[in-house]
Amino acid sequence: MGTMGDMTEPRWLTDEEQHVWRAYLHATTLLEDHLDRQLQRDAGMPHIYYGLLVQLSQAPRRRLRMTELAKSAKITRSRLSHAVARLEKNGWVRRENCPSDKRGQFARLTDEGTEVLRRNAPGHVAAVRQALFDRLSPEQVKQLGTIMRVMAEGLEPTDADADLPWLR
Amino acid sequence: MGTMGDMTEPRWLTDEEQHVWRAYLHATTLLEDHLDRQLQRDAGMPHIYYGLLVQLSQAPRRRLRMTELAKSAKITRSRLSHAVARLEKNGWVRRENCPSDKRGQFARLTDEGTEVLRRNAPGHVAAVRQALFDRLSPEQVKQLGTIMRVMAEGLEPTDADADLPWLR
DNA sequence: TCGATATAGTTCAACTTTCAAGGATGAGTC
DNA sequence: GACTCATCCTTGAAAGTTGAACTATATCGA
Repeated sequence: MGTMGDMTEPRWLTDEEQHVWRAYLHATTLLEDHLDRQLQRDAGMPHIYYGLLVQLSQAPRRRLRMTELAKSAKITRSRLSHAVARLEKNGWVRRENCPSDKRGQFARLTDEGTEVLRRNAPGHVAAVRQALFDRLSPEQVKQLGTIMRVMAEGLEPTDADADLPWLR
Repeated sequence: MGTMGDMTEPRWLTDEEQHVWRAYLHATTLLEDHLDRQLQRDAGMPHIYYGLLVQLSQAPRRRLRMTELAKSAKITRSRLSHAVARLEKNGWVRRENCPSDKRGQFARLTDEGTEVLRRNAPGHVAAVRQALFDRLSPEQVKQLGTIMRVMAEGLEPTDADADLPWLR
């Protein structure tokens, strides 16, 4: 239980760490904003919603259980419920009952949703390329991949977290 | 006008690029969620609000014009207005008129706000350290800094954007 | 079979963000 | 000064997110 509350002087960030941290916050928010605007403008939905459609498009039979989809998009089930309701209104997703588990729901990508994805994928890829991959050397792309995987490892929900419902 | 609409086959992402892109999305959302929860729990505000207080704490006389603050936090003025209203309710920020420009407002960090920051800085730094800097080699920290700066360069609002109000 | 507990998903209320106006002041030009 | 246009910030409504409460179904063990 000692994550806080000890009186030892914390290890502050070095100057370099501070600069890197600011650069990180700056770059990641710029990119997220950029992609959000690009997709909102061209596809009529924010980046995260687009991500949901992508997940569905890659799933067998273009459908996933709500909980699966929530996990792979790393959002809460609550948020997903709202999001799917909206996408359903757009006609891009449809809910289906799960025969084997009466509590369950599938979210299925409709043909219309598939079409939206097909139309917007090129623009989205172009945006990601232009912002990221076309600006980094192959070396740097590798480095970025490694670094991101290290970060994720440290943040991955562990089994311990499963006992802590308030973490989700 | 030619950002889209040409019929040439887009350059899709290579396998490696796809993996890196997913790792990026995964890691950055995990980290943002983690910091949001940590600060919401300990300080009673989300990460971005905490960032506003930090900016103010580092400004001369612990105050900034609204537009300056919005720029440095990279959020819209509208969003900032709402956010400051909330922080004002908490007693952590106070608005002050600008004598030299009657349209202007300062947001000033109150003593109470300073105290909240003092109390929560150690926990926040620890979270950032634990998630990032303590897991990366010095080499990787440098690489991350370089990569993030390259990204930001490509996304930085240019003079051209100034003509496009819908970009903000 | 019953009861306890866990899981799937939704809903509600509070809060936050976005988008489109809008009111006020400043700056440039005639 | 008066006109026009830009800038500063706020507002209100709609949309999105969060966290907790809730319904329904499933699962496990006695």
